[in-house]
Amino acid sequence: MRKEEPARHPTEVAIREAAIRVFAKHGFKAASLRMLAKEVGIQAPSLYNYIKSKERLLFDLLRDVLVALLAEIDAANRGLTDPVARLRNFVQIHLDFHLDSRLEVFVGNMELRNLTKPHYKVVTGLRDGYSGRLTAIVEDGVRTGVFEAVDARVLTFAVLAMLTGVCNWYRPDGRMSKQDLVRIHTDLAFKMLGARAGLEATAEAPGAARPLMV
Amino acid sequence: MRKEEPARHPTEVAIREAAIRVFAKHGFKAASLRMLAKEVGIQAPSLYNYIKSKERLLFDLLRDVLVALLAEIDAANRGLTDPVARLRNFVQIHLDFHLDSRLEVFVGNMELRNLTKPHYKVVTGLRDGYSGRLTAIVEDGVRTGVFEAVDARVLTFAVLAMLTGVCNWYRPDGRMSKQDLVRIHTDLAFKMLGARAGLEATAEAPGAARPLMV
Amino acid sequence: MRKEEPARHPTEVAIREAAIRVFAKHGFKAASLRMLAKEVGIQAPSLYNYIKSKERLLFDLLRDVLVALLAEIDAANRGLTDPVARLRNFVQIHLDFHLDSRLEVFVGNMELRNLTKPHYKVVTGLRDGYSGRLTAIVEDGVRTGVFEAVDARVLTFAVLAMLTGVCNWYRPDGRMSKQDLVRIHTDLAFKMLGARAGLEATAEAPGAARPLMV
Amino acid sequence: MRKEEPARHPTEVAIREAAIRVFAKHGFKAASLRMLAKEVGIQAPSLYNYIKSKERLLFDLLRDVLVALLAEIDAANRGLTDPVARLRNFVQIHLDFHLDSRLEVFVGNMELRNLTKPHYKVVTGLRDGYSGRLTAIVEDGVRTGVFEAVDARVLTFAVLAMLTGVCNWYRPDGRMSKQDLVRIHTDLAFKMLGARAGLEATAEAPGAARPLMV
DNA sequence: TATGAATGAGGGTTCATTCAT
DNA sequence: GATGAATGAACCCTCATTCAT
Repeated sequence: MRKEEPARHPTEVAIREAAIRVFAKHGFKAASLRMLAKEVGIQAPSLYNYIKSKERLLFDLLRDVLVALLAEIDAANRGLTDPVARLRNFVQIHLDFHLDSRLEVFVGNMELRNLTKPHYKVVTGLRDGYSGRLTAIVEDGVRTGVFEAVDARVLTFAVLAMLTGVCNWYRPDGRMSKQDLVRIHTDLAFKMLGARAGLEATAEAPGAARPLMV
Repeated sequence: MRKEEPARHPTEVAIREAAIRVFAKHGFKAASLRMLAKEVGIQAPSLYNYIKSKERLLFDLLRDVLVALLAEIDAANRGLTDPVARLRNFVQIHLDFHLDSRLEVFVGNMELRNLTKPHYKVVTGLRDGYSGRLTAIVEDGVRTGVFEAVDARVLTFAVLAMLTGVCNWYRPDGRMSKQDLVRIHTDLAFKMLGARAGLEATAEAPGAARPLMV
Repeated sequence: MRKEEPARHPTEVAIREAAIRVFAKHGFKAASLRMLAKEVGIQAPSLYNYIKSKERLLFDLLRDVLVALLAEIDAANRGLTDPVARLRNFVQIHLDFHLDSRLEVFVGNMELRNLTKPHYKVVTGLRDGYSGRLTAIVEDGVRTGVFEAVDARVLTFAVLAMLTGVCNWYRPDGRMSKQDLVRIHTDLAFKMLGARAGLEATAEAPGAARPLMV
Repeated sequence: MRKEEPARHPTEVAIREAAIRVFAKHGFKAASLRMLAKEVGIQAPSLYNYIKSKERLLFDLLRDVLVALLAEIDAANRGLTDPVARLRNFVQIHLDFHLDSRLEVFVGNMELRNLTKPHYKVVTGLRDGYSGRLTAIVEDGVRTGVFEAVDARVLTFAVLAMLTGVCNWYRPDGRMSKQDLVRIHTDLAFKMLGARAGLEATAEAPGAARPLMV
């Protein structure tokens, strides 16, 4: 849905979607392959025509979601240097992605523990790469003076935690639209960074208006 | 440890402490009572002299940690009306508590899913009560004009997510001391709320200086 | 390979050869059809174009190997009456066959248990027929006085066990050649039977010199 | 029954005895723990109060039987140097042990493949130690001239194969008694080794008459 | 209080086999 | 003839929990 993948068998797609739902609802350990299979409408052993193992399925899901997220961020900020514009894009994409893929993100945050060591390293490597994108934005902004002098790592974590936290309560049919939330949290991020510019233009910045996701 | 409890058998205390460690390390479902018992130095069936069930043990832990946290917040802010002072106390206590009890908080955030429905409601009720304390502070501040006009619920979640996120990376032997983090995040919280006062005095507020936990 | 068979599809031949290897290496129960198919270079369900079932494949292999062995013995001793010459042929053929077809023999000795009752009876019937050939030689030799008076059944088992045991340690690239082993064990067999003649001529008997297998 | 072991729980003894029967009848792979448990009269998971794993159970059985056999051989030949007496003891003990423990020996010969590598090495090490006892006897006999000049390794395998083969057909209620078989096969072994002495006294040698097993 | 023994439920996974394509 | 997909049966094993001692 979000990126061009090696054409997948419909059953595989169904399994992956069901896995996200089932893992999100019960947790990876508590979710049984029998439950997953029933959700898909097949028998449990048939899952093995599409997955190598339960853990490998989790790994594939977590890796793919991070790869897709990184690809979006990098596509949006390719060629950009202005920290303000890049931060605006980051917040927009982070929230859009996280709110559209709330279950995937939830599973990704909860189930890292259940990966094997090598898979764990891959996923945390991607995750660190992602947070590194934000850290670079913050550092550039501090260096060029558009942000206050702050600890870039601490601010990275603070902004990321704030943004990701929205997943925990956002409901698509709720009081706030996604665009409301993007606006509010872009403001908050700039405030946290003591941005000396860009705040006034938050409501509708042309750079953030173009379609960022396919 | 944190509040006056019905005098507990030493083994029960050991079980609860070990449970936090084991649940935090492996997750509630993946942690077996055998592992817990071994951590305590007894056989698994002996646990049942102190706990009613695995799920009930989890509930007790989760409820008690929230009760303790609420008690601290309420004790600190009892009689106070100034939103600025109350927010300062809230940030201080939240961070102190969360960083001192990182494992408890981690388990509390991860394992809600594994509670039975009634227990789940109790714990989320306490949790909502806790976030309600912050919402009230924000609302009071907005009403009295010391904070910008913001959406109190959204800001509550944003501040809480930011503060709680510190647990995910703070290490006691790391670069930043707890007091550093309290100062930084108090600043951030005030900035997020557009506080018109209080920012200058963040470094050392008398009300927040007394020991908050036993 | 060893006898004229109903012209077999090359894939069927490959399956039978692979089955011997796989069954010998892992045992019949532990060897899966997937493994067998991979060894052949096809997918598991394709095996069923050539075999009726896994058990039936085992039966065919076990029966065919015994039929071939019996055919060789009977061809070599057809028309012969002298127990000494017949014993010499028996030892030569038994060892040649067993050492050339070590895997087949190994499987035949190990996997009888995994045959269905009817198939089991067929194979053990052939096996008993084979040992019966040796018993007849011993009995004839005792009757005609060229062998000591011995219990023919016990000696049959003793000689067969000794001969077959060579399979367990013989290696084609080892210290002893097949012909060395034939000579040594022919000697041993004659000694066990208290043969009053024939011992001196063991080294090269014309009757045993012709090629016994195709 | 055969040696002093660390006092075992009756259920453990029952499991080990049943395992020998079930493994002998169906083969290790084909024998399920459910079958074993039913044979013992408990539920399958209860087996794990006494065994660590199915493979470990097999290992324990195979190791213990070899350790017991080695202990008997060494006890009988302790202090003896005469190759003739030692061979007589060896044949006697080997046959007594193998015929009394036919199922254990059968499992031991069939299921080596199903051990893990480390366990496999332990058991084959013990087995090689056992065959080494016979090789030493043969070598000593050849050196002192009481046996013909033979290849000690080949003769070791030949004698062992012959002796062990008796397990395949001996029935306690059959035509031949164990003592008959010991006499016959002692004769055969001496003949195979071209023994220049000792043959006449086979029937009842004092050295072999004393009780060899507990 | 502590535990050895037991168990029903269920875990992930492999298997031989079938069948439509 | 070949195979992708599917499946019922069964595998070994772990689990939380009970209970007599």
